[in-house]
Amino acid sequence: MYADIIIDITHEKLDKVFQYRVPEELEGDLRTGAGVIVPFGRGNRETKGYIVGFSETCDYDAEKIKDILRTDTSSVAIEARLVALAAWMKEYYGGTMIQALKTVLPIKRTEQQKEQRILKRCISREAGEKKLEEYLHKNQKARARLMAALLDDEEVEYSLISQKLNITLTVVRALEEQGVLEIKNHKIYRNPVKEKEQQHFITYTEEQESAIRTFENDYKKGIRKTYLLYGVTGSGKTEVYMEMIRQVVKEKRQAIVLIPEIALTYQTVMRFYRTFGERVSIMNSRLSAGERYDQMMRAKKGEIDVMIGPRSALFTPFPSLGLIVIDEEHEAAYKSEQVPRYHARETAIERASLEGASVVLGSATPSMEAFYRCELGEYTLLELKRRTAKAELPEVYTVDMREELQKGNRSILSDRLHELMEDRLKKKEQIILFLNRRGYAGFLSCRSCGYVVKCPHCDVSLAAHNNGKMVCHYCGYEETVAKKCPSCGSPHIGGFRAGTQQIEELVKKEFPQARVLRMDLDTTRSKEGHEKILSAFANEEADILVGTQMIVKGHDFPNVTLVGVLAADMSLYSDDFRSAERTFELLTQAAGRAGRGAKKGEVVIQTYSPEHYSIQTAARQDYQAFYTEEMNYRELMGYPPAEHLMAVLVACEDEALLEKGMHYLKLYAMRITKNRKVQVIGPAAPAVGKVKDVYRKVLYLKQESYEILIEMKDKMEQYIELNRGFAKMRIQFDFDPMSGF
DNA sequence: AGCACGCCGACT
DNA sequence: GTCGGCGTGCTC
Repeated sequence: MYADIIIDITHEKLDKVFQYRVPEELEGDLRTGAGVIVPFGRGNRETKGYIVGFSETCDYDAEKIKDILRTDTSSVAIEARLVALAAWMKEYYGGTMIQALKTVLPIKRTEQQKEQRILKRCISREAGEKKLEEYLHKNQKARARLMAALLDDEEVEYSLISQKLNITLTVVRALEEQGVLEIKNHKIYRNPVKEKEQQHFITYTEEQESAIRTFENDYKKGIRKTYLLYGVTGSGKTEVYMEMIRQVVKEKRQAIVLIPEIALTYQTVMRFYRTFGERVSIMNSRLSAGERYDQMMRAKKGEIDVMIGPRSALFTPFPSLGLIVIDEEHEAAYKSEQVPRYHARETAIERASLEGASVVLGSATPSMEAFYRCELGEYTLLELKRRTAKAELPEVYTVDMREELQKGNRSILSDRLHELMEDRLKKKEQIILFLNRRGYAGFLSCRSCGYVVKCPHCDVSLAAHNNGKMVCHYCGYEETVAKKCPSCGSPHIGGFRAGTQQIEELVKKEFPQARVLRMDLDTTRSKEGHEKILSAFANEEADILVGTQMIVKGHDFPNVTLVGVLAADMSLYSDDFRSAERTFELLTQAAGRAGRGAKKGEVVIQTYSPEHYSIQTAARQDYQAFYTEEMNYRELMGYPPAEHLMAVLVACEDEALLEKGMHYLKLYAMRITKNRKVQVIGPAAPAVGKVKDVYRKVLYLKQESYEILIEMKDKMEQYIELNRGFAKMRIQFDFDPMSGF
C-alpha cells in the first residue's frame, strides 16, 4: 500500500505529491489528512507531511520509494481539525485534496520571505572594509559581493541579495558565523490603528437585547447552532455581533467575523478596535501574502481573539474557536471562484460543528438558502425589524418608465425623480443615484441589423469606453470603436444603455449648481479611490453620488435623504435563476441608504417592469412576501434551495473534441442516474462560451439530495480519469452555483 | 527549504 | 594533488 503525501505546504517548489510506502504496522491508523513524518531528500531528513490519498500501486520507481516513519503527534489539534475540514470540502465541492488543503492551511509564500529576512551588518565600516579586502584577496567572490553590499547599506533584504547578487544561504551563514552580520527575521505585527477608547455603554433596543439574550443563554448552556440574524438596514446588527463575540471571548474562546471585502469600512474597523483593542486582527486584500501569514500565526499562538476578514479568514487557525459571524451573508463573494468552489456559509457551519462553535449569519436581505433553512428549523431566526434611534424606514415610489416615454419624457430621469432632486438640492441634503451597470455605454450594437460587437476570443460583448476603445472584460482585448457596422455597413451603430459617466454628464447639465461624484470600477481602480470617494461624500463635499452596485453596500451617509434607482430591472434580464433575488437585494440595499439620519428618506425606483414581484416587494420592503413568491418559483423549477443543482463545467481548446466529450459525459450521467430521477440538463454554452481561446460547455444536474449529487460527482470524476479521451479537458464541479458559468 | 554533488581556483 | 567555496539540481 502506498500513500500520496504532500510535504510541508510552506513551500511552492514542494507543492506536489510524493509517494511513500505505508509500513504494515501503520496501516490501521493512517487516513487521508493525517500528519506524518517521512524521510525526505538525500539526507533523509525527517519532514512533516500530510496524506492526501492512498493507492495500491505506485507510479514512481518502486526502488526509490521510502517508508513513512510514523504519524506526527506534534501537529497540533488545530491543524488536524483544519485538515479534517479540507477533507470535507474536497468531498462536498470536488477537486483534489491538495487544492482543498491549500485553501485551508496558511501557506508561506516565497515572496514573503523577501520581506522577512533582513541582513544586518554588525561590525564597523572599517572592519567591514578590511573583511572585504580579505575576501577579495582569498578570491571569495560571493562573500566579497555580499560584504560590499553591506558596506553600502547597513541593512539589506535577503531576497534582493539572493536575486541580484546571486548569493546563497550558505554564504550568508558563513558570514554570520564570522560575526560579520546577523540575520533578522523581522516580524512586525502592525495594527493599523492603536487607538483604544474607553468603552462607552451602549443601550440596546428591545429587539437587539432579545437577540443577544437568546444567543447568550444557548451559549452558556453549551448549545451550539446556526442563527440567522435578519435585521433591516440600520437596525444595528454590528452591535449585536459585538456583544455575542464579547460573550465568547469572555469564555476564552475566539471568534471569526467574515465580511464581504467592500463592506469593510473604516467605521466598522474602529468599532471593533475600540471594543477588543489589540486582540483584533483585520485582514484585507491589501495585506501581502506574508502579512496575512503573520496574522494567521498570531492567531495560532493565541495572541488575538477576533479575526475580521473576507472569505479566506474562515480558516484562521484559532486554538479554541467559539463563534463564526458572517455579515451580509447573502453576498455572492462568499462563494469561491476557485476549486474547491466552496461556499463560506456551509463551510463555516461545518467548521463550527467540527470545533464546537456557533455560527451567526447576518443580513437585511437573507439569501433564499438561509431563510429556507430557518423555515426547516435548521437555523434559529433572530429578527431586528426596526431601525435603531429615530431613523425610520424610507418611503419608496415606483415609476413606470414606459409611461414616462408616453408622456414625452425621453430623459434618463423621470419627472418624479427630477422634482425630488431639485427639492433635496435646495434643502442641502444629499442624493445617491444608483445604476445597475458599469462602463460608459455598455455594449455597442447596430440599430439597423442588430449586430453586437463581440470579443473574438471570449464571446462576450465588448464594452465601449469613452477613450475611443472597446474592451473585453474577460481577457482585456481592445479595438477602436467601430464607425460603421462590421456586418451591414450601416453608420447607425452605438451604445444603448446609459452608463455612470453618461448619467454624471446629464446630471451636471441639468443641475449645474450641484457637485457630483461618480463611483464605478473606472474611478475606483486606483489604490484608495474607493475610500477617497466615499469619505468625500460622507464629508458632504458633494451633493450627488452616482454609482454602480458598490455604493449600495453597507455605507452610512446620514445626510442622504433621496436614492434614485435607475434601470432597476437591468439585473432582472440576466439569464440565471438568482436574478430576481439579486434584484430584490440590490433594490432593498439601495433603498436602505436613504434616511439613515434624523431626516426621513425617500426612494425612487425607475423600472420598465413595475409589475414584477421582486420590484413590487422591494418597493414595499417586504422580504417575507418576496421570499414566498421566489420560493414558489424555485420549487416549481427545482432550483436551489428547493433542490440542489450541480454544474459540470468542461473546458477544452478543441471545440469538436469538447462537443464529443460532453456528449459522452451526458450519456454516462444519464446511465448512472437511471432510477434516481436526477435531471440532466444540457450541455449548454455557458454565459461566456470561450475564455482566452478555450471553449467551455456546461452540464447541469438537478436533484433534491445533495448526497446523490456527490455520488454522481465521484462517479463522473472516476469516469473521466479512466477515460483517456478526456485527458485534454479540464473539468470542474460547482454546487448550487451563484451565477451561470 | 535544505542538502549533496560536482566544478573550480588556491595552496600544502 | 587536495581542500574549501560556490552554484545547481533534486527531493517519492
